[in-house]
Amino acid sequence: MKARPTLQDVSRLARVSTATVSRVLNEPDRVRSDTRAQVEAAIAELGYAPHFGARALASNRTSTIGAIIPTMENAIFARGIQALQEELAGAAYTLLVATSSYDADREFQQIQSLIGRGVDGLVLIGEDRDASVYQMLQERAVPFVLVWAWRADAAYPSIGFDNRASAVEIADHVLDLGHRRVGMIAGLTDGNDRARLRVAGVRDAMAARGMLLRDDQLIEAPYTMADGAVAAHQLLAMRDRPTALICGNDVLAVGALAAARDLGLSVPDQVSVTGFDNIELSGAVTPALTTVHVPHRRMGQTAGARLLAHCRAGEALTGAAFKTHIVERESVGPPPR
Amino acid sequence: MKARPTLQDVSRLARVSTATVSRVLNEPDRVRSDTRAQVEAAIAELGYAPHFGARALASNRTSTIGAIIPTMENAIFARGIQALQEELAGAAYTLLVATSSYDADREFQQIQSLIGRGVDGLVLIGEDRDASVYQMLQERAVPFVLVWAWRADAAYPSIGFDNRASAVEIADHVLDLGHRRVGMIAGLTDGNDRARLRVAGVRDAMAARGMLLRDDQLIEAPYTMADGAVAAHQLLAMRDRPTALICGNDVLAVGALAAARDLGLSVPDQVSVTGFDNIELSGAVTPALTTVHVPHRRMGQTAGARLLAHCRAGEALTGAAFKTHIVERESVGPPPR
DNA sequence: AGGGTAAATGCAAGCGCTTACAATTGGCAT
DNA sequence: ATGCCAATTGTAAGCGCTTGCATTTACCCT
Repeated sequence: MKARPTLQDVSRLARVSTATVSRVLNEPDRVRSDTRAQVEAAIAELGYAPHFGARALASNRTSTIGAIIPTMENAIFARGIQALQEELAGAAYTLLVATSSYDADREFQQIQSLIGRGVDGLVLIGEDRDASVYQMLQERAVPFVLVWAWRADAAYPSIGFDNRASAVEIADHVLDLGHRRVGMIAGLTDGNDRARLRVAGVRDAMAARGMLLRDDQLIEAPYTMADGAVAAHQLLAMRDRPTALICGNDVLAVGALAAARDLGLSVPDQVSVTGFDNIELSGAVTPALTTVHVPHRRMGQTAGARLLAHCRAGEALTGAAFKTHIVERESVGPPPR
Repeated sequence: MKARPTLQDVSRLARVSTATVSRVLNEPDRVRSDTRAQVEAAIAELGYAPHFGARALASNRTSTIGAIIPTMENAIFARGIQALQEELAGAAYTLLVATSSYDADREFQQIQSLIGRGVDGLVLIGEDRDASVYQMLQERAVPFVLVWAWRADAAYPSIGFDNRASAVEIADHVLDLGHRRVGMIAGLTDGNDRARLRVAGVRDAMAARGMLLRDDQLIEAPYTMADGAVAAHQLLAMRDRPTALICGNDVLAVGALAAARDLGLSVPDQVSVTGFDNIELSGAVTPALTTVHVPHRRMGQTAGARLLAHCRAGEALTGAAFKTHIVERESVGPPPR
């Protein structure tokens, strides 16, 4: 077990000062090419790799961006994270991904942990979080952007789309077809603005037609197919069975599809089902899911680009609004009869 | 912009030495409870969080385990990673996840980067990698385990299952039903032992029956549904059309399902399709996929447990073999006629 | 050759934390 | 009270790297 070589070992081998070695690593053109070659040879011979912690400590920067997503269990955030990572990699920045399991406390811990790790910036999902969190972020002067959220009057740089407006759109789509009895399976809205605003959007669309989403027509469910199926069962067992199920996300919608199949109900003939997010899964199920496409990759990429511009060029962090659009597939049709 | 509070700030506020603060953070019972309370109050008041790099530098450990997976784009590794993370969290260890995009060089970079970050251990997927990588790992004395792989004569601690044997099993399942014309859609086998061994297993099963997998009956495809669909189209267009498509993983299998639907072929009546991995998706598609269930969570959990035992108790790293089993769903039936 | 300037390199002071070791304190038996 | 031991707490030396400043070197002009 050889000890890990240090900058000093390298400097000794190359017969230069540690400062020079450090320069070779960080600003190569500030050292003469023959010294540089010498140093590089020593580095190679020793298999030297800088100690990240020491560097972070000394320089107070890490070339690292942190992102905290609710979960990795399903593909919701995967594409966006991938795009973010690609964007950062292009600038030799590293992405640290942590998960909160949709838990506010856990998210806070992870934020702390990432700050402790010295991230130069943070990407957070959505905007619902305790004011104290934002306060801490600002006191610590940690640059951050919010993704998957956007409002005209957002208090923080948000890169995303208008969840509420998009929900109105998909609800309109359903309502325009003539559906009058609808049920909604929403994600857990507590501390989750995406879920909350999507419900609000559906309510808006219904209200615009003088309709109302009754309490028993709305079920909140955790983020799994099984929970979506349970909720759908419950909704579809009602005396005035809904002719359309509007789901807060694709995973729940796929669960709803399964429930309909269990009950022998044909989709979309007897009941229509809509999703939200357009994850890969949605196109693979039968019937393929009509859903709202959200700009996964563009959000990730833009978040990365903005953060980089801020960290390297000092540009102010600003938000960005993207559009969503409905992807019409096979799970929606006019109401029966 | 307040500067980040340091241990010293806390010690000052609490009127104790920095050593004491450090102790309440690391070995709470070594400090008297009233001093501890005092320090904790100061920590809370300042919103202090330790500087990770400084700690790593001073203590030479990070309580961090790194994992490098090929991709986050699909759910293949998600469950295992989640389980790993949970296991580690229980011991106050942090998981750093990096992705290699199925690229050996990129994986090597990521290993370097994680080592530079001072991870106490590493979790790697599969065993196919350059000897120099293993050599480096050993020179640096970085503890690591391999998951998703297992062989009786494995050179390194492997926690997984026998891909080849499992492939034999699923192939037998298909062959036992009477299929004689089979096609295989494999993942890219280059540098990917899982994909390679699964092909080998299918060949074994066929050989045991005096059959042979012809070159034109085997197509390798990248890890996407679309690629699976393309490959399936090609296979199903052959004059002696296969009656069964054995796929190297579920994503490809779902693509194959879509291709069959495109071609108006009923699954499993006209063509059977099998998957491998049993990701959540497999149960949601229609027809539901018959596939090989692999112990995602147990692998992740065990990998974490072994690494922890090694880091904390010095236990030697050993491998573990798990069993897979076939999940019979709806995509496999006897050959037509 | 001498002088001046810019480029290249070295010096050394930390960055925030852990930890061996030293100093102090408290409790208890004598 | 006195003495002793164990429990607490403090002191201070780094951990490996970056970086402002000082020093040396190289090069060009006169």
